[in-house]
Amino acid sequence: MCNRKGTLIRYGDWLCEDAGMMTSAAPDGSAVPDGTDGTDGTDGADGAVPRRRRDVERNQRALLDAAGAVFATSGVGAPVREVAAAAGVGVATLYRHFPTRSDLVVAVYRHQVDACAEAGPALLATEPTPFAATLAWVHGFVDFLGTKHGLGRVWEGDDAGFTALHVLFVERLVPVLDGLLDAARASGEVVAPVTAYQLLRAVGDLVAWAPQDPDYDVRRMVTLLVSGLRQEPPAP
Amino acid sequence: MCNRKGTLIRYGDWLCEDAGMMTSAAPDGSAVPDGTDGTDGTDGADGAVPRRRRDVERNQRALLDAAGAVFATSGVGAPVREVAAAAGVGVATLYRHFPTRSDLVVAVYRHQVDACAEAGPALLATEPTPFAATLAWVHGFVDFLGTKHGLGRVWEGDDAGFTALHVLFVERLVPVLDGLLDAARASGEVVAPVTAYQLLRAVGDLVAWAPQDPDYDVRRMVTLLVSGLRQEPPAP
DNA sequence: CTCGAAACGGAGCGACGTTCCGCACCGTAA
DNA sequence: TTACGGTGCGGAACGTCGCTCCGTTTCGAG
Repeated sequence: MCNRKGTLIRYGDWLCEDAGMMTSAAPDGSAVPDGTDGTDGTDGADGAVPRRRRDVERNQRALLDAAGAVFATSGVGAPVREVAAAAGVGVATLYRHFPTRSDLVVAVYRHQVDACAEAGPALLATEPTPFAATLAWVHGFVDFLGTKHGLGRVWEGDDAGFTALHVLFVERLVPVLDGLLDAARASGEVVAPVTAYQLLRAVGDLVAWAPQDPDYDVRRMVTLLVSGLRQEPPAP
Repeated sequence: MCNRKGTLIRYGDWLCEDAGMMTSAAPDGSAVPDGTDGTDGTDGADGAVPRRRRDVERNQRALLDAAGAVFATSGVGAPVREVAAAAGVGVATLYRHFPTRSDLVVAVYRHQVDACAEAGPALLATEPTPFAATLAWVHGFVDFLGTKHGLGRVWEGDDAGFTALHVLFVERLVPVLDGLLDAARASGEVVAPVTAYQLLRAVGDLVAWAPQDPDYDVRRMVTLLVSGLRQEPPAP
């Protein structure tokens, strides 16, 4: 928000609990592979790369755990200092692992986003119609976002929406929703000319800023939006 | 955003170009009438109140003009210092007239909101159907919000959505939209069980955070949302 | 054990919204 | 016209934010 460089930082798989190979973001924007341990099948051209330091891994894990806990209690908008303190490290360490606040959020929620993405094809198989599958998937997305109050600030980001969270959603979820929409369009249920990106963005805006007001039911508004897909848009 | 007291500040008619009577916000939340000139019909119990100082009025006007210009060029998220500098006054003067950033925004756009509100009944008379009137009115609202990029931060506010802008919208626009929706429901066009507040809030969220991305058309998404009003919501 | 590179911690930077306080100005009364 | 009292003013200052700089520590290979 302050004086960051304008480069689009590629987010990588910071947490390697599910994949050994990692890529870390260099400040100039080029993604370089981390020299992980030699157990995995990396091309051993230069096997002399030093082993990953143990404190690095420990701190990374501590940061992710702490961030998860802090975000769960204080909301996603919690200050980075708070996360760093909870992890028992300095802020510089946090920023060395996660170049941006948004990157930290992405790392914390990445596997949840993955689960959300993987639910798409499954729903297409189990739900009675493609439109029902689409609606169910969007509701799952809403439920996912709804538990993270204050996500809006991260979702919106600073300048043009080039947050890491935004990139993650576009890369991971837009294709899934696109498949659902295509199927629903093929079945004739969906007729409105709307792209998956537009719909996802709209749902995100709707949910990310929803108040915890009992008079306001986000799910209902999202349902309203998705229902609109079944109609030709009005004339103008 | 920083260390404001949690009191809900009542916004008053800061700019008296259309109404002489003014109320200013006291820090404890109680609205007290400003001692304006005795020309208007105030209860003259204490007519000895000193006349309003001329510099006060001049600065207020300068601030509003400057804020309008700055918001138009730098966006609504422009720093208060910038507005104060453009008006040629100190920040303290700005804060004396507008207790919060959000209050300044409200004061700048108040008459536009009024115009938006007044367009409601008119559209009901000119548009072919109440639903068409509703859609047209919502589109007008979108156009109004769309010109103010960066409004999201103000729209969202800090804690629970108790921004002055929020209060203004709820007090001024919700009744108007309610009338439109009632008419559209009476005509049978709108069947979805949605309140005016819910719809306005959803449209606001949709628009306030819309990117200037050419791939994303807010108007289309809002139309989608309003179109959903014509259908019974899907089962759950 | 030595040593150099990599990682660390926390002070520091710039920007933000908002408040404090000594001084200047305005309007009234003599 | 001048003196005066209080209201309004300006800008430095405060607390917080995301993020960076740099002297110091620590890891692990030789």
